[in-house]
Amino acid sequence: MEESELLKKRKEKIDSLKTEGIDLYPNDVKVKDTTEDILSRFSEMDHDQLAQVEERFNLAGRIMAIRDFGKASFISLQDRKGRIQGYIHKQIIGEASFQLFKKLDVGDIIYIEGKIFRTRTGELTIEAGQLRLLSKAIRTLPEKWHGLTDIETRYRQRHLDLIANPKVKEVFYKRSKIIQLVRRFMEDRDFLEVETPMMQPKAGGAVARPFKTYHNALGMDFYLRIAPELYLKRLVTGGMERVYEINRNFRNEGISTFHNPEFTMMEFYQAYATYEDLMTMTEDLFVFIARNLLGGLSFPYQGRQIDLTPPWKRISVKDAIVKNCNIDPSNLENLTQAAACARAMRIEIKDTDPLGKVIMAIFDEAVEASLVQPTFITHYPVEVSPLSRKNAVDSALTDRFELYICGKEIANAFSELNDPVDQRDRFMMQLRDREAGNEEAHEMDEDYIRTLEYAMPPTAGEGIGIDRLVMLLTDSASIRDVILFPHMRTKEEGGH
RNA sequence: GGGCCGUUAGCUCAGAGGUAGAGCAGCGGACUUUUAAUCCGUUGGUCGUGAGUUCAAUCCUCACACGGCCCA
Repeated sequence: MEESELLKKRKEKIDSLKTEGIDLYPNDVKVKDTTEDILSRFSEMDHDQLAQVEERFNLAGRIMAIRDFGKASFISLQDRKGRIQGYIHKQIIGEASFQLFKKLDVGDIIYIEGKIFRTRTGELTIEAGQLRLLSKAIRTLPEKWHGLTDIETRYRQRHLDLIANPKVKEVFYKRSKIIQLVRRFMEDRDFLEVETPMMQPKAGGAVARPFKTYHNALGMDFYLRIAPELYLKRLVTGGMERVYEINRNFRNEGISTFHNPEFTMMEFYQAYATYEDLMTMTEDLFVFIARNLLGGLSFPYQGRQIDLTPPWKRISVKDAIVKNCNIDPSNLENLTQAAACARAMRIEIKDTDPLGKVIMAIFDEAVEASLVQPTFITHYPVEVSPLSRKNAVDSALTDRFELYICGKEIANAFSELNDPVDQRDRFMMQLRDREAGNEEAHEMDEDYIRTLEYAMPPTAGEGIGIDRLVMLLTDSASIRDVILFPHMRTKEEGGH
């Protein structure tokens, strides 16, 4: 490959540094301070007060800008916490270090040591008494003013995105904080964090297409999990009455602004609770996170104001359809009328679709997008809920809810089906669906039924999409903005 | 899978059927408190890939690749 002029020049410079005996990649430096500590400690002090400060500081980071004045230079130094200005003066730092500095580039990682002062224009600045090169950049950084905006490059070379766009780092700090808060909340309620298999002989616990892989030593196929659900309920059966897992799920489906093939889910199970208990708990959890992360319950998402103040609206699937479509509830009571309604709305319905599926198709089309403020949609049809307990009053429905915010599903929960006989019937129902051509239908899982036969306590469980939650709380338009390395097609050039 | 849009220097972007432009970065020079420092000079391109139309294509047409948004 033909090298760019820029790369050649940079390599020549590196060779000349090497012949001078300068180590381009030393690793013996220790760093005491961060930009954030220094800036926050001295932000209130003026020039004269700072002149009294004897303390010396040392820090390391990436050179983000150089403003050169011949015998003196200003640099912008970026570490994990932020940026601070450095002042490099020939007479202060000495001839040798100054000559080294002259050969440095934007993008290099350096160490500086020195005292603090405030410049004529009022900026807190470290006056470098010592300077060391810690790591030499061969390639140039994106432009200082516009930064890196090309979306493809941002995702493919996330390191550049993180260097050039400070707000990106903030999003991932928040993501980390959110997950910490989830853990703290669950721990406070005596939930035990566990890890269950990512590779499963059967991909159960959700309705989705799995990725397939192969284990050489065992000589068998495995599937990357689409959900941890069935394993977590095995643990509840085993006496772990409150468990949760925060981990990746893999679903072999399309990619969009709300779908990544691997995504992070928090699933938890609580014995002796119902789906109604979980609605309250979900409100509590979201309130806890929002208060600690944002300091309040109201925040903007993509131009709309979202308010998490409980109690959130609760409405059944059917009531929501009736309200949104202004149709007679009796239309949702039998397949012929419901299918006619759906077709009138230009929704595609298969002749083999049962009533519950038709109802959900109408819901997805007519209701989903309108659910902007947090809303619990309850009482899902039994045909689309193979692992949920039937409603005591209407056996066509289940004790289940999904939480919608901004038109998107954020959480899914139900009172768990713990009757092994009923569970077998549900799996049979799914098998018929699979025979009708639905590749996503749930498989028969004899091992799981066997577990239920040992008696699982009455339990409620929930899954919360962590990526979508992070999107919401960071006002991110795309799931790729909250996943560090979103999947993309590999390209021949430029690696990745 | 379908529709629309994009791909030009390391980065951010202009551009027009007739030898390719700017700013930043780079290189050379001036400058001891700058803030996208400034000033003078200057290097850098298979215009995503491949075909077609044309005297001539980076521009028009088609296909493909990668990406984005919307829809399923």
